[in-house]
Amino acid sequence: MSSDVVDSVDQTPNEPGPELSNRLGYLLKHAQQRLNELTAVALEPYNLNGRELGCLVVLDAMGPTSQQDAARRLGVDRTTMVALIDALEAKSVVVRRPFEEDRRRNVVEFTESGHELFLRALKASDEAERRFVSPLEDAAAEAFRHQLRAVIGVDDAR
Amino acid sequence: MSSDVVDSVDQTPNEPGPELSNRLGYLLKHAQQRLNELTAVALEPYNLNGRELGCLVVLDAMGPTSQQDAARRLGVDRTTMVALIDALEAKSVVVRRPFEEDRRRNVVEFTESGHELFLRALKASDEAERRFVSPLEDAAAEAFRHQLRAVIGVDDAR
DNA sequence: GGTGATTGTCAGTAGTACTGACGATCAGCG
DNA sequence: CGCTGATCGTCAGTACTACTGACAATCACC
Repeated sequence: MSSDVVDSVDQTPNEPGPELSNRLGYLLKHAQQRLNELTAVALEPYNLNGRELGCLVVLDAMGPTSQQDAARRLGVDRTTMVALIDALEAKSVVVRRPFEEDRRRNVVEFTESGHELFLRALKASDEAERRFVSPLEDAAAEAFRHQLRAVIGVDDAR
Repeated sequence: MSSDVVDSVDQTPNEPGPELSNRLGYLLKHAQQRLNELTAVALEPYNLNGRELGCLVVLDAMGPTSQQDAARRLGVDRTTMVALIDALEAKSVVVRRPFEEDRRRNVVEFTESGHELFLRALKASDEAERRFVSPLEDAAAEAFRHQLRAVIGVDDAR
């Protein structure tokens, strides 16, 4: 049968279509993609990426920590953490220090300039997040965070 | 009592910590990860993955289409679409048909059994999505979708 | 002192998605 | 008609991420 092919000359580069914009997989993927782009732009002056900043956030919250503890907290594999710390150490943001009380471990801690860089990058990243949720009202943005926490099973202060 | 060590054989005390559970990058990444897991389990009997199902959703909504049109609609690169269609064709879910009116193009369309498989897999995927948002009230789940559409710049239009 | 577990590391692998190039094809213009 | 530029599908190469499995070093326990 002759095909009713839509040879639409539409030049719209990215038109999701109504059926896709209801699929959570599509929505989540593209939301993350968009946030990643915004974050990458914001962090570019600091020579960091989003994953590295997340790692730094954990290190900052925990204080000097073993790689494994930080990895668990971040929710990544310990082998993934190795390369992450490698990169951060190469940029002189953190240092590995031998841990005398348990010599299997490294203690990972900020350098002085590294922590300063972290604080500035964090501010830029927060600004990117704000831009990301800017289409939402403040209450909706807060609800959005709350719902994300709920679906990944993080106990919220409720 | 939540901070104490779980004394079972549990090996993954995935404790995000308050500093991380406020970062959208972390939340989005793990939300997507969790949905992917649920979807993968749901689609496993159908020998499909989430990306392939998304592609099929587009094909179903557009009817027989060129690869490039479908790729645009899906929001992926046209080179990415090649491998996607390759896999789906290898599973006899879709077929490439030469398009006489423009011989540069392929027309991609469902096989008979492929469309039937798609409908069943879609149902399973929807069930996985429902499980994903099950921690939310119905109204919150709907709001969640709306907010996702808003932040990726898709007009809700209803 | 010996056994089993933990830590950091590395190699290998898999999935995803991009760029750049290529042939084939189409459309427009002289 | 032939030439030129653009488009489509394809492929090779690359990059990034994150995993498994193995390893040496170290610790904890008995």
